[in-house]
Amino acid sequence: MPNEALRGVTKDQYEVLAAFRRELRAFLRFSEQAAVRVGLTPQQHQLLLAIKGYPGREWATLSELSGVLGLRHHSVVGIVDRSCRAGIVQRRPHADDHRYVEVVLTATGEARLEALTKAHVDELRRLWPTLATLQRLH
Amino acid sequence: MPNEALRGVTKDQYEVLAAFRRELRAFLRFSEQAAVRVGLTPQQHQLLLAIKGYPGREWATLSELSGVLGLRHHSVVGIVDRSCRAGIVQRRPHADDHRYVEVVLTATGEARLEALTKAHVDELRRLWPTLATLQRLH
DNA sequence: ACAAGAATATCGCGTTGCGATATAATGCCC
DNA sequence: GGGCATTATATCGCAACGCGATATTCTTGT
Repeated sequence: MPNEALRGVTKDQYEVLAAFRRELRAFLRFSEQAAVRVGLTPQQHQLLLAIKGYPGREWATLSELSGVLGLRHHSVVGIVDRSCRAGIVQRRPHADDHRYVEVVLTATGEARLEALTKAHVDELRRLWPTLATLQRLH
Repeated sequence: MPNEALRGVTKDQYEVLAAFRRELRAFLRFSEQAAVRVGLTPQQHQLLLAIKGYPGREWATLSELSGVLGLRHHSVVGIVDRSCRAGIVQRRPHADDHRYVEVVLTATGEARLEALTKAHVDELRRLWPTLATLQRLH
């Protein structure tokens, strides 16, 4: 049973991978600029998306967000604080268990995220062909 | 002619996008840790990949790297400096035009990048199904 | 009553890349 | 040959970001 990992890496694979990373950087740059353009920091944008895109729900707790965003708990607290002050999210006590806090979008948060998301969907459609070259890695 | 951008964003699209970003963060974390594990900074890894994956070549100039990496010229100078000191790349004068400097990998640079790249190819193969859900955006 | 989990809070720190700015070396073109 | 653009090098302080460490409060479950 020949181990794939022992084979050398082809020039083509290097090029595919490099192109992928380049495209990734371009996408992330686009995303950051798009966020700033609607008056959000990139972090706030990711917060809104993580909440609104939470599977099956429209809210999330701080711990859940910490997991999804890959940040420490108290880093998320700071981001949520600033986002509350910016009026794009709200804290809301969990009905049953008062240890939890539910974070939800406000109307203006929804509006800004929707605009951003439209732009991102367009950009990702544009980007998809390039991203799909990753299949060349088999 | 109905404009797509005027339609609302569906919950499904939010979820797809959020999952994509989450996967992206996970991949970038994986990549950073993999780089550190072989004794490179994430920046050095990206430098090596950008050079070795440069279309049709095995070297690149500082300006080219600045373009590919999306960094300012003098930021790249710093990264290349540290990478030279780390023994993973070398500066080499361009044959014709001495304004240019060609940056190439050393043997140890090659070795480390190859190990890293194998890990990344595996990880991306593992990741591909999730990434491919982006097609749901049509 | 007590342990565990969740959120809040505060401190300084390290990394990263930038803007601004200057200098030097080289090649191009009139 | 002289001016000009391009490329690379160099140095400065700065701002953003998230972390580690640490402590406190509130709630739940047993």
